Amino acid sequence: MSTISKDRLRLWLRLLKATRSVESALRENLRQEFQTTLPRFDVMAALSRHGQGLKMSELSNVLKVSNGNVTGIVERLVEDGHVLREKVPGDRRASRVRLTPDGEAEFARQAEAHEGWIDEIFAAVSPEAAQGMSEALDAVARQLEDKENAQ
Amino acid sequence: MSTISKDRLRLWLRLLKATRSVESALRENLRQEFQTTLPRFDVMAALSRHGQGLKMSELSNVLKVSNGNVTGIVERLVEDGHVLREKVPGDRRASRVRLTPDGEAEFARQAEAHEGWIDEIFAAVSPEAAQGMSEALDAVARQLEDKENAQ
DNA sequence: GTATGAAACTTTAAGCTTGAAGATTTTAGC
DNA sequence: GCTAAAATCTTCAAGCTTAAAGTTTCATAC
Repeated sequence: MSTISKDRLRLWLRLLKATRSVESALRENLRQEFQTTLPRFDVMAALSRHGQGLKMSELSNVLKVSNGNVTGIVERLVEDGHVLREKVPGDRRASRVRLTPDGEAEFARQAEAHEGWIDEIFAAVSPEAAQGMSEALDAVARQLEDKENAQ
Repeated sequence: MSTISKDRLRLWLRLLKATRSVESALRENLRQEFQTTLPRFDVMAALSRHGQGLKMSELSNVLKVSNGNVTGIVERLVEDGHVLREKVPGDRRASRVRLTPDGEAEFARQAEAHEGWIDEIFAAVSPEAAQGMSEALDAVARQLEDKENAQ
């Protein structure tokens, strides 16, 4: 294989390593400061951006995870009282999931801390580097979308 | 919070999304073409880079995952015949893990395909964008290392 | 040499994740 | 209306992941 393909491989490995490190730091912070997990946070973040709630299938679409996965996480969030399930009028298969007032309040605290953590971690990234990274990520995302749609 | 911190948050969310998409594509390819998983591939890649083998603790260090995690994955790779465990002379607690000849051959095939997949996915990333991304990732990694060491 | 603590590893409990199979309900074609 | 296909969701089996607790072995200090 060519040198350029080795470079791409190296870039991917660095990308992977950095992302995992950030995720790992967030995971630990969420656990220690809020006794919660990254998947729970992700679900609540999605619901927070959609105040009117999301159906299970919409949720798994937004988060890019499997259907069965969301079932379990929402189940636990309901037990915690952070989330509730409503019936969807006119479709007895579906259910809509929303944050409870309690869940909104809790998520607001978590989101603020989360933004602070990210701010610190990315503080040393220059605007130029951020710009380059954005472009690169776009190119990658586009490539994968195209392939997805081609299937 | 400031605009700049929102920008950083946005950058992180894009980074996360792109990484997950790539991982998801790799996972699917590995499953369909080699009936294996990403964690197994990661372990074999680490062992391939260290021909003389790695101790369990070294392996979990390199991969940045927990000890118990590696135990399970190696167990399954041993069952597959791709990996073997040797005794470490002079230390009856430790064991050294290595690829079998069979494992080396299998990994060679997987690695070649893997490089091709990455090559495609990252094809549209310009050298400038790649450069910017590298810098950004370095900055992030450094920040996290510093914090790690400060604890 | 013996106790104490550290190191290497495994086990366990809980939760996350996926793909596939199953149950129920809705939609569309006839 | 009836049937077949599709959609929505849950359940299941297998595997991944972590933190914490446990086991065995080694190193150190006395």
